[in-house]
Amino acid sequence: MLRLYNTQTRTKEEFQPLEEGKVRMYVCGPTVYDNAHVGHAMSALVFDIVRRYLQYRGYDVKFAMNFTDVDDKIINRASEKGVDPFDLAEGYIQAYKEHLDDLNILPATVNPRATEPKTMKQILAMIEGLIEKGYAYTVNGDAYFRVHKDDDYGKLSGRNLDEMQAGARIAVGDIKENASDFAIWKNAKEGEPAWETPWGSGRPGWHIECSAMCLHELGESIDIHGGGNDLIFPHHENEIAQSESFTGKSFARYWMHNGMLQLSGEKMSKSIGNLVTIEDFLKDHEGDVMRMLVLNGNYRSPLAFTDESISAAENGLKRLKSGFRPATAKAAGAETEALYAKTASTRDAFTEAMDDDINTAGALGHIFELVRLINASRDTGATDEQLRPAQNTLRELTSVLGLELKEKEGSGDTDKFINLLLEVRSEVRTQKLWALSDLIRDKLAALGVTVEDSKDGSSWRWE
RNA sequence: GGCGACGUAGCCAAGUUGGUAAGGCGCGGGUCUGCAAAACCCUGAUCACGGGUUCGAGUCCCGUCGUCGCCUCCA
Repeated sequence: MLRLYNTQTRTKEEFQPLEEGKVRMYVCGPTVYDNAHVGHAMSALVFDIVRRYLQYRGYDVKFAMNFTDVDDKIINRASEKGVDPFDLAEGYIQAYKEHLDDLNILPATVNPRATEPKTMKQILAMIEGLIEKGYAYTVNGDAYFRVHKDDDYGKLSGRNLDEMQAGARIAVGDIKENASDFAIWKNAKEGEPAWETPWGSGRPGWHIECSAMCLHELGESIDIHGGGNDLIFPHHENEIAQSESFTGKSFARYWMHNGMLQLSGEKMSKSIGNLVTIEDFLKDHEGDVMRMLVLNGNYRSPLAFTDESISAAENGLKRLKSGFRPATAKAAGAETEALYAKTASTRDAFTEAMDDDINTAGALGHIFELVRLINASRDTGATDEQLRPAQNTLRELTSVLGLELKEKEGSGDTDKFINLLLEVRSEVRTQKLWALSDLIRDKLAALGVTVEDSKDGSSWRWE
């Protein structure tokens, strides 16, 4: 039985989709005005893992992740750079998609964008509907959501309007009826991207587009709505307010939020400036490293992003990969009862951990135990045939987590020459010419080839 | 100031309905080896602090201290 932590109730709840066997999930994607950083990667990875696990559990998952491709920041950035805002957004969208692919994140079922005609049509329909019902009003070409009209406003973030009023910085001379009201449509200035409406030309507010895309792609009520926990308020609160006021139905059943990535003890963010872009990270590390970092923690908790945690993730990956190595040269067979028992119990333990609100750290712990037993079995002489069932399970479970665990490969014919060199080297070794033997090993290491010697012969692999 | 989350070995961390603490990284020792590496084995915490409930609490309650997030754009 899968249980998920629901931000709205602050408890783990049994997962029960609206429609048997099907899951509709929506995750808030980035506003594309700059390079994405590893904090974005964390969020994308978390929900990729959730999605993969749901699929592993047999659900047919429809997964929507949007791109916010029109907003103030995009417009400002484009004007700074002297480029067209649509071109700017398009460039970052393509880069983001490539990053997701490099991180082995499954493509979303659909990637709606705010500026698409179908989205814009939905947005306008929503705003008009909200105005009709008295939940929204227009002023000077803007449209605002009337927060006080929504009785249960604040139910997700656990705030109430009175408390917020007390500490709120109320802008002087604001044209809004109330400081808490938020824009669902913004009047466009000269030269800004704009769409025509009965109350003037302009662009959608940030919150309304997500509501509209979610409604259009997945329907009035969805199963899971996700995003970073920095979106809980006001973004998701406002999404709920608009959507439920418009449809009169419950918007999302389960709200899932990932914790923030921490760099030097603080949330990684553009405004603080303490960020590492996904592009930079992937220059030095394979995608699995970032995923490993995420898997080793709890998705709801802050994640430490440090040199030490990164290298721990890298070494942990090596360890997982070690489980896939073939039997030793003179494997003669070994006792496998314990290994097979462990293989079966690992799958159960994995599922149990993941069922408990996607406890990846716990699941990973069980996988590591299986790896150790596989390696121990190999050391005592298990053959490839004997190792295979356990290795297959290892592959299956790590795949559910989205880990690729690829061995590096040489290019073209290099392997042939390396084998030749190692043949010569083994001849050198029988003559006990250790200095020459070690020289070859060192030089190969410098080229990325790790040579390991044992009494049964030498083996090598790309590192 | 308000709301929320968290505080487990050097680091990252797991811990079902309370019954004497997974796993990974690192450190140290060992087996193997000409050496190295890999793999395997051994080695470490009474769970921020102070109270309380209980036969028994990391696991429930209260308080204190600390860290982080949100309250403005933000994955």
